[in-house]
Amino acid sequence: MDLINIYECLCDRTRLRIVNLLQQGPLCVCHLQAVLGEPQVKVSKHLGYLKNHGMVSVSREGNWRIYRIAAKPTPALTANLACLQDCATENPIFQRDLARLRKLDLTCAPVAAKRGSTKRCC
Amino acid sequence: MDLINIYECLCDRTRLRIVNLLQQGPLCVCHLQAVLGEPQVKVSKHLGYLKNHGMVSVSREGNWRIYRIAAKPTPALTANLACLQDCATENPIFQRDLARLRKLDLTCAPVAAKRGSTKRCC
DNA sequence: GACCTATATTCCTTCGATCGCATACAGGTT
DNA sequence: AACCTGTATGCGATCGAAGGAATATAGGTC
Repeated sequence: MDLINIYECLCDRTRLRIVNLLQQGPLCVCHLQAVLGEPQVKVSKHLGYLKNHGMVSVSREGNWRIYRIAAKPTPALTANLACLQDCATENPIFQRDLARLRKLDLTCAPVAAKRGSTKRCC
Repeated sequence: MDLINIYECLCDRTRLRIVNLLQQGPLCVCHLQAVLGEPQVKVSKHLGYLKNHGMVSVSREGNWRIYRIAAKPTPALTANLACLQDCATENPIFQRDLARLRKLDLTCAPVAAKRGSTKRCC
């Protein structure tokens, strides 16, 4: 990922919130949806955008897609993600999102998937 | 300047190159034009964009407008500009721009304006 | 196989960003 | 005042991005 690509990924509010959340670790789409409070189609499209531009990757876990920050970030990406994480501590929206994330029942996917047996995720 | 604003300013190649150049110090429009090799209207508009979004400020020096990075950057801006400068060292386009900048006759504006007497800038 | 859940995709609309041309404007020079 | 230089702005065209509704897909459960 080169610089322009990175900034293009981060210049949308929804994507920025997604990346902020993914910095805490992998998440399935419905958890992101729940935290963001945005419609499924919107979240899915922005995740697709981030994936196509190399900022995140996906894996499958039964019915869920687990998104995470790209495994081999370029130096520029590493630097910018670190910078973002720094800046996020001062940002009320980001902090609210992180608080919501903590309140979610994370025994859901992908953890629950490993246990089998959960019918519904979110 | 909040994060989104910063990323919006930086997500265009021309603006990114401008900001990279301005990190070296104030510059007049025609110098930017010369280094970037872009039409006047394009440079001027992107400078206007950066100004309206609070990333740069302008001053007048005779016939020239001198642009510089905003005087009182927010913490987020400071962090991102530092990050950008780091990343710029690995970027061939940025390095080429900086090389071109060094080759310019900087006895022009605003230096020349202080001396008076120069008819043409670029 | 019928149905549910999680997610992606298609189609369409809307909106904003970028660009170039032409022109305006402001200060300096003659 | 006429003219030049440096820079901004208005207008119109184009292009892509974002959003939503509806639909498709794929795996799981009964």
